[in-house]
Amino acid sequence: MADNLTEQKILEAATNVFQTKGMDGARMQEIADKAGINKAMLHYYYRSKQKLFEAVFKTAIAIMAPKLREIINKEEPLFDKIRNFTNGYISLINQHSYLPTFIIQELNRNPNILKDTFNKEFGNGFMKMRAQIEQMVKNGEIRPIAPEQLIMNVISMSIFPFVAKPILKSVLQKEDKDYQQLLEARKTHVADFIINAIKIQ
Amino acid sequence: MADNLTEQKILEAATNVFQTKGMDGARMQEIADKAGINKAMLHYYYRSKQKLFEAVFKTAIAIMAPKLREIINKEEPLFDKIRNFTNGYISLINQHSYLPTFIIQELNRNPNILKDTFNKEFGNGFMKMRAQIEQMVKNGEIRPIAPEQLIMNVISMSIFPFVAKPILKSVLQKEDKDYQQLLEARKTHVADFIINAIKIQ
DNA sequence: ATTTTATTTAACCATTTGGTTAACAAAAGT
DNA sequence: ACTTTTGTTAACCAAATGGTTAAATAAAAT
Repeated sequence: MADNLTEQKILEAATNVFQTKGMDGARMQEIADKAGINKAMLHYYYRSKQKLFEAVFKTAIAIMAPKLREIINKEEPLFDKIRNFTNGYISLINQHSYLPTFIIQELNRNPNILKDTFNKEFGNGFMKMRAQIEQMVKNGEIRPIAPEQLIMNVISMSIFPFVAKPILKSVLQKEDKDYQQLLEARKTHVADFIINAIKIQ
Repeated sequence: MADNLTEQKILEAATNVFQTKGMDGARMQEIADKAGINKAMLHYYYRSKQKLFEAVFKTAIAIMAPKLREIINKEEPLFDKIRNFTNGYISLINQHSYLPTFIIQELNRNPNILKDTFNKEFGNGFMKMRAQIEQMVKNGEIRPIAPEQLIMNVISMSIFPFVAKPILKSVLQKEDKDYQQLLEARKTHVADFIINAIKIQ
Protein backbone atom coordinates (compact mmCIF):
# COMPACT_ATOMS: atom_id res chain seq x y z
CA MET A 1 0.00 0.00 0.00
CA ALA A 2 2.48 2.55 -1.30
CA ASP A 3 3.93 2.47 2.24
CA ASN A 4 3.96 6.24 2.56
CA LEU A 5 6.75 6.60 0.07
CA THR A 6 5.54 10.09 -0.73
CA GLU A 7 5.40 11.15 2.88
CA GLN A 8 8.92 9.85 3.29
CA LYS A 9 10.19 11.69 0.23
CA ILE A 10 8.60 14.88 1.55
CA LEU A 11 10.29 14.58 4.92
CA GLU A 12 13.64 13.93 3.27
CA ALA A 13 13.33 16.94 1.00
CA ALA A 14 12.04 19.11 3.84
CA THR A 15 14.94 18.03 6.04
CA ASN A 16 17.36 18.97 3.32
CA VAL A 17 15.83 22.40 2.66
CA PHE A 18 15.05 23.37 6.25
CA GLN A 19 18.45 22.36 7.52
CA THR A 20 20.35 24.36 4.93
CA LYS A 21 18.08 27.42 4.71
CA GLY A 22 16.31 27.52 8.07
CA MET A 23 12.60 27.98 8.65
CA ASP A 24 12.54 31.52 7.27
CA GLY A 25 14.64 30.82 4.21
CA ALA A 26 12.88 27.60 3.25
CA ARG A 27 10.28 27.64 0.47
CA MET A 28 7.49 25.11 0.22
CA GLN A 29 7.85 25.05 -3.57
CA GLU A 30 11.51 24.12 -3.31
CA ILE A 31 10.68 21.28 -0.96
CA ALA A 32 8.00 20.04 -3.34
CA ASP A 33 10.39 20.23 -6.29
CA LYS A 34 13.10 18.35 -4.41
CA ALA A 35 10.60 15.67 -3.43
CA GLY A 36 9.43 15.50 -7.03
CA ILE A 37 5.79 16.04 -6.16
CA ASN A 38 3.07 18.67 -6.21
CA LYS A 39 3.09 21.41 -3.63
CA ALA A 40 -0.40 20.47 -2.47
CA MET A 41 0.96 17.15 -1.21
CA LEU A 42 2.98 18.94 1.42
CA HIS A 43 -0.22 20.25 2.91
CA TYR A 44 -2.04 16.98 2.39
CA TYR A 45 0.48 15.18 4.58
CA TYR A 46 1.66 17.91 6.92
CA ARG A 47 -1.06 20.59 6.88
CA SER A 48 1.26 23.61 7.15
CA LYS A 49 4.82 24.80 6.81
CA GLN A 50 5.01 25.11 10.58
CA LYS A 51 3.91 21.50 11.11
CA LEU A 52 6.33 20.23 8.48
CA PHE A 53 9.10 22.22 10.09
CA GLU A 54 8.28 20.75 13.47
CA ALA A 55 8.51 17.24 12.05
CA VAL A 56 11.97 18.04 10.68
CA PHE A 57 13.08 19.70 13.88
CA LYS A 58 11.90 16.83 16.05
CA THR A 59 13.82 14.40 13.88
CA ALA A 60 16.90 16.56 14.26
CA ILE A 61 16.61 16.51 18.03
CA ALA A 62 15.95 12.78 17.93
CA ILE A 63 19.31 12.31 16.23
CA MET A 64 21.30 14.53 18.57
CA ALA A 65 19.74 14.04 21.98
CA PRO A 66 19.99 10.29 22.65
CA LYS A 67 23.77 10.18 22.40
CA LEU A 68 24.06 13.10 24.78
CA ARG A 69 21.65 11.45 27.20
CA GLU A 70 23.41 8.11 26.93
CA ILE A 71 26.82 9.55 27.69
CA ILE A 72 25.62 11.87 30.41
CA ASN A 73 23.72 9.09 32.19
CA LYS A 74 26.12 6.17 31.86
CA GLU A 75 27.90 5.22 35.09
CA GLU A 76 31.58 5.30 34.23
CA PRO A 77 34.77 7.11 35.18
CA LEU A 78 34.81 10.79 34.21
CA PHE A 79 37.75 10.48 31.85
CA ASP A 80 36.01 7.68 29.96
CA LYS A 81 32.91 9.79 29.78
CA ILE A 82 34.85 12.64 28.26
CA ARG A 83 36.53 10.40 25.73
CA ASN A 84 33.24 8.81 24.79
CA PHE A 85 31.57 12.14 24.39
CA THR A 86 34.11 13.85 22.15
CA ASN A 87 34.65 10.76 20.05
CA GLY A 88 30.99 9.81 19.82
CA TYR A 89 29.63 13.27 19.26
CA ILE A 90 32.15 14.42 16.72
CA SER A 91 31.52 11.21 14.74
CA LEU A 92 27.79 11.73 14.95
CA ILE A 93 27.94 15.32 13.79
CA ASN A 94 30.25 14.39 10.96
CA GLN A 95 27.40 12.29 9.61
CA HIS A 96 24.91 15.14 10.03
CA SER A 97 27.00 18.21 9.55
CA TYR A 98 24.12 20.65 9.08
CA LEU A 99 22.37 19.66 12.29
CA PRO A 100 24.14 21.73 14.95
CA THR A 101 23.86 24.98 13.03
CA PHE A 102 20.24 24.25 12.21
CA ILE A 103 19.29 23.45 15.78
CA ILE A 104 21.15 26.42 17.21
CA GLN A 105 19.71 28.80 14.64
CA GLU A 106 16.14 27.70 15.28
CA LEU A 107 16.58 27.59 19.02
CA ASN A 108 17.81 31.17 18.95
CA ARG A 109 14.83 32.12 16.81
CA ASN A 110 12.51 30.61 19.38
CA PRO A 111 14.25 29.68 22.63
CA ASN A 112 11.10 28.22 24.14
CA ILE A 113 10.54 25.32 21.75
CA LEU A 114 12.51 22.87 23.79
CA LYS A 115 12.98 24.42 27.19
CA ASP A 116 10.91 21.85 29.03
CA THR A 117 11.95 18.90 26.90
CA PHE A 118 15.60 19.63 27.52
CA ASN A 119 15.14 20.18 31.21
CA LYS A 120 13.46 16.80 31.59
CA GLU A 121 15.81 15.05 29.19
CA PHE A 122 19.05 16.19 30.72
CA GLY A 123 18.34 17.71 34.06
CA ASN A 124 18.78 14.47 35.93
CA GLY A 125 21.89 13.26 34.11
CA PHE A 126 23.52 16.63 34.51
CA MET A 127 22.97 16.58 38.28
CA LYS A 128 24.70 13.23 38.54
CA MET A 129 27.59 14.28 36.37
CA ARG A 130 28.01 17.45 38.40
CA ALA A 131 28.12 15.42 41.60
CA GLN A 132 30.70 13.12 40.03
CA ILE A 133 32.94 16.05 39.10
CA GLU A 134 32.53 17.72 42.49
CA GLN A 135 33.43 14.47 44.21
CA MET A 136 36.61 14.09 42.16
CA VAL A 137 37.61 17.65 42.95
CA LYS A 138 36.99 17.06 46.63
CA ASN A 139 39.03 13.83 46.52
CA GLY A 140 41.86 15.70 44.86
CA GLU A 141 41.64 13.46 41.80
CA ILE A 142 41.33 16.42 39.43
CA ARG A 143 42.15 20.10 39.63
CA PRO A 144 39.48 22.37 41.12
CA ILE A 145 36.95 23.31 38.45
CA ALA A 146 33.31 24.35 38.34
CA PRO A 147 31.41 21.41 36.82
CA GLU A 148 29.39 23.78 34.65
CA GLN A 149 32.53 25.22 33.12
CA LEU A 150 33.98 21.80 32.43
CA ILE A 151 30.81 20.63 30.71
CA MET A 152 30.63 23.83 28.69
CA ASN A 153 34.22 23.31 27.59
CA VAL A 154 33.60 19.75 26.46
CA ILE A 155 30.52 20.67 24.47
CA SER A 156 32.00 23.86 23.03
CA MET A 157 35.15 22.25 21.72
CA SER A 158 33.21 19.34 20.23
CA ILE A 159 30.51 21.26 18.43
CA PHE A 160 31.74 24.78 17.66
CA PRO A 161 34.16 23.80 14.89
CA PHE A 162 31.18 22.51 12.90
CA VAL A 163 29.03 25.56 13.52
CA ALA A 164 31.75 28.07 12.71
CA LYS A 165 33.32 26.12 9.89
CA PRO A 166 33.33 29.03 7.40
CA ILE A 167 35.06 31.36 9.88
CA LEU A 168 37.58 28.85 11.19
CA LYS A 169 38.45 27.68 7.70
CA SER A 170 39.40 31.26 6.86
CA VAL A 171 41.21 32.03 10.08
CA LEU A 172 43.20 28.81 9.83
CA GLN A 173 43.66 29.11 6.06
CA LYS A 174 42.45 25.60 5.35
CA GLU A 175 40.68 24.07 2.41
CA ASP A 176 37.78 21.66 2.92
CA LYS A 177 39.91 18.55 2.88
CA ASP A 178 42.41 19.81 5.44
CA TYR A 179 39.66 21.15 7.65
CA GLN A 180 37.94 17.79 7.54
CA GLN A 181 41.16 16.18 8.76
CA LEU A 182 41.39 18.62 11.63
CA LEU A 183 37.85 17.69 12.67
CA GLU A 184 38.67 14.00 12.43
CA ALA A 185 41.70 14.49 14.69
CA ARG A 186 39.56 16.27 17.25
CA LYS A 187 37.80 13.04 18.19
CA THR A 188 40.78 12.23 20.38
CA HIS A 189 42.49 15.62 20.59
CA VAL A 190 39.69 17.32 22.50
CA ALA A 191 39.53 14.58 25.12
CA ASP A 192 43.33 14.57 25.56
CA PHE A 193 43.32 18.34 25.86
CA ILE A 194 40.60 18.37 28.50
CA ILE A 195 42.11 15.59 30.52
CA ASN A 196 45.48 17.34 30.47
CA ALA A 197 43.76 20.46 31.73
CA ILE A 198 42.13 18.85 34.73
CA LYS A 199 44.25 15.90 35.76
CA ILE A 200 46.67 16.19 38.63
CA GLN A 201 50.17 15.51 37.40
CA MET B 1 22.29 69.91 8.18
CA ALA B 2 20.01 67.29 9.73
CA ASP B 3 23.25 65.30 10.07
CA ASN B 4 21.72 62.13 8.64
CA LEU B 5 19.77 61.42 11.76
CA THR B 6 17.32 59.38 9.72
CA GLU B 7 20.01 57.33 8.05
CA GLN B 8 21.44 56.62 11.47
CA LYS B 9 18.10 55.60 12.92
CA ILE B 10 17.58 53.26 9.97
CA LEU B 11 20.91 51.55 10.49
CA GLU B 12 20.20 51.11 14.19
CA ALA B 13 16.78 49.63 13.56
CA ALA B 14 18.13 47.44 10.77
CA THR B 15 20.93 46.21 12.99
CA ASN B 16 18.43 45.29 15.65
CA VAL B 17 16.09 43.44 13.30
CA PHE B 18 18.70 41.71 11.11
CA GLN B 19 20.74 40.54 14.08
CA THR B 20 17.79 38.97 15.86
CA LYS B 21 15.91 37.59 12.83
CA GLY B 22 18.57 37.12 10.18
CA MET B 23 18.38 38.22 6.55
CA ASP B 24 15.53 35.85 5.69
CA GLY B 25 13.45 36.55 8.77
CA ALA B 26 13.85 40.33 8.66
CA ARG B 27 11.06 42.48 7.24
CA MET B 28 11.61 45.92 5.75
CA GLN B 29 8.34 47.12 7.30
CA GLU B 30 9.50 46.12 10.77
CA ILE B 31 12.75 47.98 10.30
CA ALA B 32 10.87 51.08 9.15
CA ASP B 33 8.49 50.87 12.10
CA LYS B 34 11.36 50.49 14.55
CA ALA B 35 13.11 53.48 13.00
CA GLY B 36 9.86 55.42 13.19
CA ILE B 37 9.89 56.34 9.50
CA ASN B 38 8.29 55.48 6.21
CA LYS B 39 9.34 52.31 4.44
CA ALA B 40 10.30 54.27 1.34
CA MET B 41 13.10 55.90 3.28
CA LEU B 42 14.88 52.59 3.61
CA HIS B 43 15.16 52.45 -0.15
CA TYR B 44 15.95 56.12 -0.42
CA TYR B 45 19.03 55.65 1.74
CA TYR B 46 20.01 52.06 1.07
CA ARG B 47 18.39 51.13 -2.25
CA SER B 48 17.55 47.52 -1.36
CA LYS B 49 17.18 45.03 1.45
CA GLN B 50 20.38 43.35 0.30
CA LYS B 51 22.36 46.62 0.45
CA LEU B 52 20.94 47.48 3.87
CA PHE B 53 21.81 44.02 5.08
CA GLU B 54 25.36 44.39 3.82
CA ALA B 55 25.74 47.64 5.71
CA VAL B 56 24.63 45.91 8.91
CA PHE B 57 26.83 42.90 8.28
CA LYS B 58 29.89 45.01 7.58
CA THR B 59 29.35 46.89 10.82
CA ALA B 60 29.09 43.59 12.65
CA ILE B 61 32.39 42.43 11.21
CA ALA B 62 33.93 45.79 12.00
CA ILE B 63 33.10 45.23 15.65
CA MET B 64 34.39 41.68 15.86
CA ALA B 65 37.40 41.59 13.60
CA PRO B 66 39.75 44.30 14.95
CA LYS B 67 40.09 42.75 18.40
CA LEU B 68 40.86 39.38 16.86
CA ARG B 69 43.43 40.96 14.57
CA GLU B 70 44.96 42.99 17.38
CA ILE B 71 45.41 39.98 19.63
CA ILE B 72 46.59 37.66 16.91
CA ASN B 73 49.17 40.16 15.65
CA LYS B 74 50.55 41.56 18.89
CA GLU B 75 54.04 40.36 19.78
CA GLU B 76 53.73 38.91 23.26
CA PRO B 77 54.14 35.62 25.12
CA LEU B 78 51.61 32.96 24.16
CA PHE B 79 50.06 32.71 27.60
CA ASP B 80 49.44 36.46 27.67
CA LYS B 81 47.93 36.21 24.24
CA ILE B 82 45.54 33.54 25.40
CA ARG B 83 44.55 35.51 28.49
CA ASN B 84 44.05 38.65 26.46
CA PHE B 85 41.94 36.84 23.91
CA THR B 86 39.54 35.08 26.25
CA ASN B 87 39.16 38.10 28.49
CA GLY B 88 38.91 40.63 25.70
CA TYR B 89 36.67 38.66 23.43
CA ILE B 90 34.22 37.45 26.03
CA SER B 91 33.87 41.05 27.25
CA LEU B 92 33.34 42.28 23.73
CA ILE B 93 30.70 39.68 22.94
CA ASN B 94 28.92 40.41 26.19
CA GLN B 95 28.33 43.90 24.87
CA HIS B 96 27.07 42.58 21.53
CA SER B 97 25.52 39.28 22.44
CA TYR B 98 23.61 38.78 19.18
CA LEU B 99 26.66 39.26 16.98
CA PRO B 100 28.29 35.82 16.95
CA THR B 101 25.07 33.97 16.16
CA PHE B 102 24.21 36.51 13.50
CA ILE B 103 27.59 36.32 11.81
CA ILE B 104 27.73 32.55 11.94
CA GLN B 105 24.21 32.18 10.65
CA GLU B 106 24.79 34.48 7.70
CA LEU B 107 28.19 33.04 6.94
CA ASN B 108 26.65 29.59 6.77
CA ARG B 109 23.95 30.93 4.48
CA ASN B 110 26.58 32.31 2.16
CA PRO B 111 30.10 31.11 3.00
CA ASN B 112 31.69 33.21 0.27
CA ILE B 113 30.84 36.69 1.56
CA LEU B 114 34.03 37.05 3.53
CA LYS B 115 36.35 34.35 2.33
CA ASP B 116 38.90 36.73 0.84
CA THR B 117 38.51 39.44 3.47
CA PHE B 118 39.20 36.95 6.24
CA ASN B 119 42.11 35.39 4.48
CA LYS B 120 43.78 38.76 4.05
CA GLU B 121 42.77 39.99 7.52
CA PHE B 122 44.03 37.05 9.49
CA GLY B 123 46.18 34.93 7.26
CA ASN B 124 49.37 36.69 8.23
CA GLY B 125 48.71 36.89 11.96
CA PHE B 126 47.73 33.26 12.06
CA MET B 127 50.99 32.22 10.41
CA LYS B 128 53.00 34.06 13.03
CA MET B 129 50.98 32.65 15.88
CA ARG B 130 51.37 29.17 14.48
CA ALA B 131 55.11 29.62 14.29
CA GLN B 132 55.12 30.87 17.88
CA ILE B 133 53.27 27.77 19.09
CA GLU B 134 55.42 25.40 17.06
CA GLN B 135 58.55 27.00 18.47
CA MET B 136 57.34 26.60 22.04
CA VAL B 137 56.52 22.96 21.41
CA LYS B 138 59.96 22.42 19.90
CA ASN B 139 61.61 24.14 22.90
CA GLY B 140 59.64 21.92 25.26
CA GLU B 141 57.96 24.93 26.82
CA ILE B 142 54.48 23.52 26.25
CA ARG B 143 53.07 20.07 25.59
CA PRO B 144 53.00 18.92 21.96
CA ILE B 145 49.89 20.25 20.24
CA ALA B 146 48.85 21.12 16.71
CA PRO B 147 48.60 24.94 16.55
CA GLU B 148 45.34 24.70 14.62
CA GLN B 149 43.75 22.64 17.36
CA LEU B 150 44.89 25.01 20.07
CA ILE B 151 43.51 28.03 18.24
CA MET B 152 40.25 26.21 17.58
CA ASN B 153 39.98 25.39 21.26
CA VAL B 154 40.54 28.97 22.34
CA ILE B 155 37.96 30.35 19.94
CA SER B 156 35.42 27.58 20.55
CA MET B 157 35.42 27.92 24.31
CA SER B 158 35.20 31.71 24.12
CA ILE B 159 32.38 32.01 21.62
CA PHE B 160 30.25 28.86 21.69
CA PRO B 161 28.58 29.55 25.06
CA PHE B 162 27.04 32.67 23.51
CA VAL B 163 25.92 30.96 20.35
CA ALA B 164 24.41 27.95 22.10
CA LYS B 165 23.02 29.83 25.05
CA PRO B 166 19.50 28.33 24.84
CA ILE B 167 20.83 24.77 24.74
CA LEU B 168 23.45 25.19 27.43
CA LYS B 169 21.04 26.99 29.70
CA SER B 170 18.78 23.94 29.54
CA VAL B 171 21.49 21.32 29.83
CA LEU B 172 23.00 23.12 32.81
CA GLN B 173 19.62 24.03 34.30
CA LYS B 174 20.44 27.68 34.72
CA GLU B 175 18.33 30.80 34.62
CA ASP B 176 19.50 33.91 32.78
CA LYS B 177 21.18 35.49 35.76
CA ASP B 178 23.18 32.40 36.71
CA TYR B 179 24.14 31.77 33.12
CA GLN B 180 25.37 35.34 32.85
CA GLN B 181 27.59 34.73 35.86
CA LEU B 182 29.03 31.61 34.29
CA LEU B 183 29.91 33.63 31.17
CA GLU B 184 31.51 36.33 33.29
CA ALA B 185 33.64 33.74 35.06
CA ARG B 186 34.81 32.36 31.73
CA LYS B 187 36.89 35.47 31.05
CA THR B 188 39.58 33.97 33.27
CA HIS B 189 38.43 30.36 33.49
CA VAL B 190 38.96 29.58 29.81
CA ALA B 191 42.50 30.94 29.83
CA ASP B 192 43.38 29.05 33.03
CA PHE B 193 41.92 25.89 31.59
CA ILE B 194 43.86 26.15 28.35
CA ILE B 195 47.12 27.01 30.03
CA ASN B 196 46.72 24.07 32.38
CA ALA B 197 46.16 21.86 29.37
CA ILE B 198 49.34 22.84 27.55
CA LYS B 199 51.88 23.91 30.14
CA ILE B 200 54.57 21.53 31.27
CA GLN B 201 54.22 20.88 34.99
C1' DA C 1 -18.97 -4.59 -10.23
C1' DT C 2 -19.69 -0.70 -7.50
C1' DT C 3 -19.13 2.22 -3.89
C1' DT C 4 -16.01 4.39 -0.89
C1' DT C 5 -11.71 6.08 0.49
C1' DA C 6 -7.04 7.68 -0.23
C1' DT C 7 -3.76 10.02 -3.26
C1' DT C 8 -2.43 13.35 -6.66
C1' DT C 9 -2.73 17.29 -9.70
C1' DA C 10 -3.51 21.92 -11.87
C1' DA C 11 -5.52 26.03 -11.17
C1' DC C 12 -6.62 29.36 -8.06
C1' DC C 13 -6.61 32.69 -3.97
C1' DA C 14 -5.45 36.00 -0.32
C1' DT C 15 -1.76 37.95 1.90
C1' DT C 16 2.75 39.40 2.40
C1' DT C 17 6.70 41.56 0.77
C1' DG C 18 10.34 44.23 -1.48
C1' DG C 19 10.26 47.92 -4.17
C1' DT C 20 8.37 52.19 -6.94
C1' DT C 21 6.03 56.54 -7.87
C1' DA C 22 4.05 60.90 -7.69
C1' DA C 23 3.17 64.46 -4.97
C1' DC C 24 4.46 67.32 -1.14
C1' DA C 25 7.54 69.72 2.29
C1' DA C 26 11.78 71.58 3.83
C1' DA C 27 16.46 73.29 2.99
C1' DA C 28 19.82 75.26 0.37
C1' DG C 29 21.50 77.95 -3.46
C1' DT C 30 20.96 81.78 -6.41
C1' DA D 1 11.88 86.07 -4.10
C1' DC D 2 12.39 81.88 -6.64
C1' DT D 3 14.52 77.84 -8.23
C1' DT D 4 16.69 73.63 -7.27
C1' DT D 5 17.90 70.01 -4.47
C1' DT D 6 17.06 67.00 -0.64
C1' DG D 7 14.07 64.57 2.45
C1' DT D 8 9.58 62.43 3.44
C1' DT D 9 5.06 60.41 2.83
C1' DA D 10 0.92 57.75 1.25
C1' DA D 11 -0.62 55.06 -2.17
C1' DC D 12 0.42 51.75 -5.30
C1' DC D 13 2.45 47.53 -7.84
C1' DA D 14 4.19 43.09 -9.30
C1' DA D 15 6.08 39.00 -7.71
C1' DA D 16 6.40 35.54 -4.38
C1' DT D 17 4.43 32.65 -1.04
C1' DG D 18 1.65 29.66 1.98
C1' DG D 19 -2.40 27.62 1.52
C1' DT D 20 -7.07 25.91 -0.72
C1' DT D 21 -10.20 23.65 -3.94
C1' DA D 22 -12.38 20.94 -7.23
C1' DA D 23 -11.72 17.52 -10.12
C1' DA D 24 -9.28 13.31 -11.54
C1' DT D 25 -7.07 8.95 -10.64
C1' DA D 26 -5.80 4.92 -8.02
C1' DA D 27 -6.62 1.67 -4.32
C1' DA D 28 -9.52 -0.68 -0.98
C1' DA D 29 -13.58 -2.31 0.75
C1' DT D 30 -18.16 -4.11 -0.02
